[in-house]
Amino acid sequence: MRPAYQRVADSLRADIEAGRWQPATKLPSEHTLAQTFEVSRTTIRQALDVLESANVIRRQQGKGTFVAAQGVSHVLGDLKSFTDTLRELGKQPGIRDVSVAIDDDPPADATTFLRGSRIWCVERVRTADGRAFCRMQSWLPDALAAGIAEDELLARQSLYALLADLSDERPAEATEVIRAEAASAEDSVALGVPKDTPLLSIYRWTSNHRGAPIEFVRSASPGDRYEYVIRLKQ
Amino acid sequence: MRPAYQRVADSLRADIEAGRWQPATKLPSEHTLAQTFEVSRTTIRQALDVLESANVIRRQQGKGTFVAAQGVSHVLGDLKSFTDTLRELGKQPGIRDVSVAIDDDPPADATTFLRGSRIWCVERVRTADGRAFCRMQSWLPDALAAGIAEDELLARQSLYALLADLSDERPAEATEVIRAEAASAEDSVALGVPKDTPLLSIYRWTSNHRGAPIEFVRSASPGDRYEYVIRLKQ
DNA sequence: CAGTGGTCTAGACCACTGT
DNA sequence: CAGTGGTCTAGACCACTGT
Repeated sequence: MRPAYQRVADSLRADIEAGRWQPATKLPSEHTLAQTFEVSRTTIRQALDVLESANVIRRQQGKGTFVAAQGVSHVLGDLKSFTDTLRELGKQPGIRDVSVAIDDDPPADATTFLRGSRIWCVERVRTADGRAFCRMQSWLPDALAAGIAEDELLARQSLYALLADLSDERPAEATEVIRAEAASAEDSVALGVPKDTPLLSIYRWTSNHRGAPIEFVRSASPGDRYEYVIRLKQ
Repeated sequence: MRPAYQRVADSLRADIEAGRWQPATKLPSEHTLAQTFEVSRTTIRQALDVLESANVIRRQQGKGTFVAAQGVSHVLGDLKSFTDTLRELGKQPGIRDVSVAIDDDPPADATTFLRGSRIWCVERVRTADGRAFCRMQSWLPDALAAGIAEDELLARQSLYALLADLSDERPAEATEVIRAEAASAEDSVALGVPKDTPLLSIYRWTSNHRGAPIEFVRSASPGDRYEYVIRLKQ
């Protein structure tokens, strides 16, 4: 039996995600929700805490609780896979249009980083609740890519998990560069958006604990479907 | 009067940061802490929630609450000003189109974060080697903004440096959200780019060491003139 | 088994908002 | 003023851990 506050949070989240409550809509007050769900106000507040930290709602003292603008956020802080991040946000992660192939003409950054070996490209389109939100291209060295089968990627969804099994390679260090770009013709087909739509593109160079390259990645997402969150501390 | 749970959290945090409790040390149980601080267990749990989400402690059901490793893993990047960042890149930082005024209709995020007081907006366009690359809008609470004069901002260039002098307010914590957006009409005038050009927009919520809000900022830069670099380590 | 954190109740009063 | 979310109390029982 799941705790009551989680069932309340799930129920509210489902209503919001199904569009029964639109962004900026005011939710019923905590007292009203307590009566509706037949639990104490404390339990309602626990449920709302969950939704607030997932950026599903926003609370304003004296005014009320409102449905937040929706979007997927990537919370930085460790080297988490997209799959993990999405699950934490309560979205159903999916994947489609997988291809694994030798890339005879990889981008210059990939060639430089992966140093000479034959280069493979793993391409995937990531979905959240069935909707495309990220075109992901990973360039890998020959040694790592050889064991990757397309159907496994579809089933497993996490490239990092697969690499860990295949070769004991774990990402230990990465540099990311974030840019705003206009969608190319290929991007627009993969993501189903008009050409030149603003995309948030993240380029990532990932190495193992010995500093050897694991992959060079480009992830491109439409600006209205993805945002990137960073917490900084001095 | 600050709420009791915040005072408890501050007290525990101070003990940990002063090294009186080393990493991996087990804290007194919640029941014991409630007696020590003479508050209810609920209030202790609120305080521990704060410290847990700040990664200061970790809780394990059935075992106890432990001081977290104070390592690098969650401290990613630092709170550097644009001026510092540009200088490191060997560009000549500049500033133009400064305005400081009360904002009667600030964005909802600013209102929520700065909580109620009259809100000021400091707007600037940042240049690198004379070329506009960033439109920066900072929303500040009344108490902080009152002392800011436009000519000082032009001369000093760093809002953080100015705030530190005026009020001893230093940024200690921030959350950033990065999005790709299409340039609005105002953006296109400020930056000299066509409307709907892809912009990299960074929203930042900055607090001092007591968690009080200092500013909410939006920085918007054309995708071809700015990129954001992050180094991650596990 | 005792001790821990996790969940939950049924209240109370406070701070803030808008009428 | 009424209505909202924010804080707080003093309990209770549950789930998990280690002896």
